[in-house]
Amino acid sequence: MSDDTAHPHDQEAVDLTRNQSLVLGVLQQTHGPLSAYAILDELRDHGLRAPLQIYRALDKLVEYGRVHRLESLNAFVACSHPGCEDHGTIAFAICESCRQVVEITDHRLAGQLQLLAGEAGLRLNTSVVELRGRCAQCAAA
Amino acid sequence: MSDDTAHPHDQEAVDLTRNQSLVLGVLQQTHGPLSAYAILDELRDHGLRAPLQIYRALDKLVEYGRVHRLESLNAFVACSHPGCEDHGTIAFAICESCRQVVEITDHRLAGQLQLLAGEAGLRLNTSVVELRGRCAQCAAA
DNA sequence: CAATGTGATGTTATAAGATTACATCCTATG
DNA sequence: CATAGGATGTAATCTTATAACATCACATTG
Repeated sequence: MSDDTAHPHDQEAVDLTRNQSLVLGVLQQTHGPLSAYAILDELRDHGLRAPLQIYRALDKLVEYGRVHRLESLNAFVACSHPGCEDHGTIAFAICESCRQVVEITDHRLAGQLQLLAGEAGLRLNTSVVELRGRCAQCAAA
Repeated sequence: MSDDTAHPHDQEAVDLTRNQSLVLGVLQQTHGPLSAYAILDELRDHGLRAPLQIYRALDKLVEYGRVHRLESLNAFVACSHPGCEDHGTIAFAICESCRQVVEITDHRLAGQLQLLAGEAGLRLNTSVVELRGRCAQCAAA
């Protein structure tokens, strides 16, 4: 096996296709989660018409680690780490009022989830951790 | 304020309506998560015809703590605690192969999520923690 | 009893999220 | 050139969830 068998997220960067760039661009400009259909609405001017065009781009972007999917919102958000180097995001803090999303990295949590999974008899594959509430600004208002 | 203003989940039990009982019954017999539409299919013989009848029952059952919603599956599962006394389920271990679901209670995790939320500037309301992987049986097979 | 309020129900239609199936196009590589 | 793989375009469909509106059952109270 040579280096070119490495997964994309192991590499410095990945060349995005036109559709992938468009979708990522919309998410980056938005500073918050968007549904696939909301992304589509933003991109009709650029010639995208079908949900599948968005979902295909999102699939790749998630695979590359440039976009995260928020399961509890059925929505997607751009990764907040500039070059998307290995960052180990493991949880999200979501403001239910203003929709701001903060990525959380925490090795202790990661370890604890592994431990809990083991205790529950589960060989952990992926974990979904989404914390929901009100951000400081919204709580103050 | 008198005692009768207490929330249902503070009480010993709640009288379920016909539809709520039917929906809970299906979930309890199934030993695994079901989508609202799968529940509906099971209950057509009993006269239920519309998704909304299921969703309304599910809303109440979730409110009463007798059913949990699994965000990453868009599905629902009966609470595994018999009388549904206060149990503090905070996470779920989900086998992606056989769909078995194990409820997890862990005070340390609860505290850590509170802590992380605080660090992220979030006043925590609810948390979604769903661990996905393969259960021991499925991993062995 | 009549009037009223509240919560549950029934029904139709539709919104929102996601995938299947199939045809086509581009492009690197032999 | 041939062609194989990945990316794209398009239509149709499937799954999940809610809106809108009418009605019913039952308890309270005037």
